[in-house]
Parts: sequence; C-alpha cells; structure tokens
Amino acid sequence: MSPTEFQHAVLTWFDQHGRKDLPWQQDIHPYRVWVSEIMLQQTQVSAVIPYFQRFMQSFPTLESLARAPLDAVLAHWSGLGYYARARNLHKCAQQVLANHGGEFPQELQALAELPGIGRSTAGAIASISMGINAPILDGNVKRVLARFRAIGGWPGQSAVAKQLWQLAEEYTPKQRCNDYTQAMMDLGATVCTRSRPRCDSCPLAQHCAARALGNPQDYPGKKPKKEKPVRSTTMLLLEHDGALYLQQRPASGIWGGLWSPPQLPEDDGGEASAQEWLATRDLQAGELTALPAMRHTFTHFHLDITPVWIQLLCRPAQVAEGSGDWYKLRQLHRPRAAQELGLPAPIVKLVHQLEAFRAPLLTPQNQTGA
DNA sequence: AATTCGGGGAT
DNA sequence: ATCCCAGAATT
Repeated sequence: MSPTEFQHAVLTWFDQHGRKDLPWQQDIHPYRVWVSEIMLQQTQVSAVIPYFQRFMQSFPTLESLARAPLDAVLAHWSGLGYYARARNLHKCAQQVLANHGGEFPQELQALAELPGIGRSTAGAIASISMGINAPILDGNVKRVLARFRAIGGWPGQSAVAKQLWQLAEEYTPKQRCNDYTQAMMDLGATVCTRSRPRCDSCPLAQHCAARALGNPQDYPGKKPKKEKPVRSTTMLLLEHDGALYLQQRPASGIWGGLWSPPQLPEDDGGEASAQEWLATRDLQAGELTALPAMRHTFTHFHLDITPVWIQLLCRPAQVAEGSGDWYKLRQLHRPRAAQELGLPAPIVKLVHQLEAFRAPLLTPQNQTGA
C-alpha cells in the first residue's frame, strides 16, 4: 500500500466516521490545541474533557494564563496527574508571551524547544492548528503503525521508536495534514484499540501486516516487566479523643511533603516493636489493635502496610521528631480533606479503615438493644 | 538509553 | 491486581 493510498484510506474513514465534536476540535487555534494536547499526554479523552472546559473558562487566552498565579493553574490541574505538565504549561505561556509576542512560533523546531512540548506535541500543534506538514507519534499512532507494518518490540526502546518515527514521516501527507493527524489519533482511539481491535471497521485492515499474521493485539510490544521488590512498613495510628496524629514527610522521597502517620523502620514491625516505640517516647497507650494489612503499589515497588491502631490515654505536647499535628478524624473524612491537607491516597484508605473499626465501638449500648 | 512522573479506566 | 493512556524531562 503506497503512502498515497494509505492517506486516502485514513482520510476517507475520518470524513465518514471520525469524531469532530470534541471540545478542542471547535474554534481551532494554537492556544486551544496546545492546552488540549498537553492535557491529553498520557491521559484519556474522557478524563480530559471536563478539565479542558473548566480551564478554558478560567484561562480563555494565552495571556490570561501567563499572568495567572501558578497555584491557580495547578488547582485546575488537580486530579489530572503529571503535575509537571501544569508547571510547564504555565512557564511556556510566559515564554511565548515574553519571547514570541504572545503568538506560538510557526516552526516545528521552535515549538519543540518550549517547555512541555516535545517532538510529537509540536507536530500535533503545527499540523492541526497551523496548517504545517508535520508528523506525530503518540500512543495511538504508534499502535496503528506498529500493527500495520508488524513492527515488533517495545516503543520505549529507541530503536523501535526510531523505526516508528520513520514510518510516521513516510505516511504523513502534504495535503490535509490537519485532518490526517486527527484521523490517526481517532483511528487508534476508537478502532485500532489496545485490546480487541475492531478490524472489521478499519480502513487499513486489508493491508495490515499484524492482522494478516493473526495477532494484532501483540503490537506494539509490551514494556518488559521487571519484578517489583516488596517493601514493608508499620504505620502507627496514634489516636486520642477522636483525633489522629499525622506528620509531614520530608520534601524528597515517597509522598514528599505530604502527611502520613509515623512509621516504624523497615524490618522492625509488629506490636512488640510498637510497644517499644511508645515506651521510648514515654507514651502511655491503652489498647493496641492490628488492622488488616494493605498493599500499595508504586511504579517500581510494592509497599505492604501494617497499620496498628493505638489508643493513647493522653495527648502529649510533642509526639515524635519532626513537624506533626493532630487531626480530627471527622475532618479527615470530609471529601476534600485529602486534597486540602495533602494526604496520599493509601493514607486516605487507611483512615477509612480505622473508622470502620472505630464506628461499631462508638455505638451506644442502648441502641443495640433497641 | 532507561527512568520518572501519577491518577484513572479497562480488563 | 496489572496494564495502559493524545509523552516529555531528567538522569
């Protein structure tokens, strides 16, 4: 299949079946396309839509974004993940305003030098909003091309990525490059899906190498998974009068700057160790209750958490080293408390688990008999 | 060249 | 529970 035939098949499919009603496909100009492309990096369309709407409401122009405080930008990003994107977005807006007169540069190279804009995003902005002939290689295009030509291997390997980029350039048309770019992303998102691709509806199916081999789902190759090491920790849920003791974690490392209960050092778990920890600090506790262990998985390791609920008899002025404070469990359960205070998701779960244990014990005796 | 960032959805 | 997602920056 020649590049010309490939492009024609893709564009014809897009005209008939492609999505054209997404928010960033209306009133197309560089600013809107740029914001949408950044939000869509490693993030699914359905998750982005409400964020994009709110963002455009609050920051309708590049200048308004550049002049907004970073905190306001980050607030609009809360829940999207990859927060470096929001920082780069803000920095990029300021650079475009200061160095390019408030308009995005009309060159691929200059676009890709801006913060948060790499080769693929630069190609998307240039082709969709500037009428520039430029290739992209996002997750969708990688999948479509890897299958169409049966390119094996994981795209995270530079050799595979290089091969796919070459194909992307080969197939990108000089005419209707804007529609082609959207078409390839849409084809990958709705037809050439990761699992159970709808080959029956694909305009490329008859010439697809992976389909001919009978295993399109095996492309592109998966990231080689290495076994994640297991770490374990004991978390001390110090409670007194309905309040929980939390301390702020060091700025660097896991959950940097967020709040969590005190932990016993690794390889030092169990109730006996907890008793020792309390004795060292001259803390007097009533009952120690082991809560169900839970596992939280990070990118590169599992963390097995053993929570111990410790009911202190009195509240000391200072519990442990470092900055800590007492928080009413009732307040920690407010839906927005986690965001406002900065609680890691597993700690939120932990707090809920603690409450599940406490609640039955708090029920007045006379209610059970009624 | 490999690792990191990170929350949510699909399987 | 694991994998993946409209990738880029960092090491």
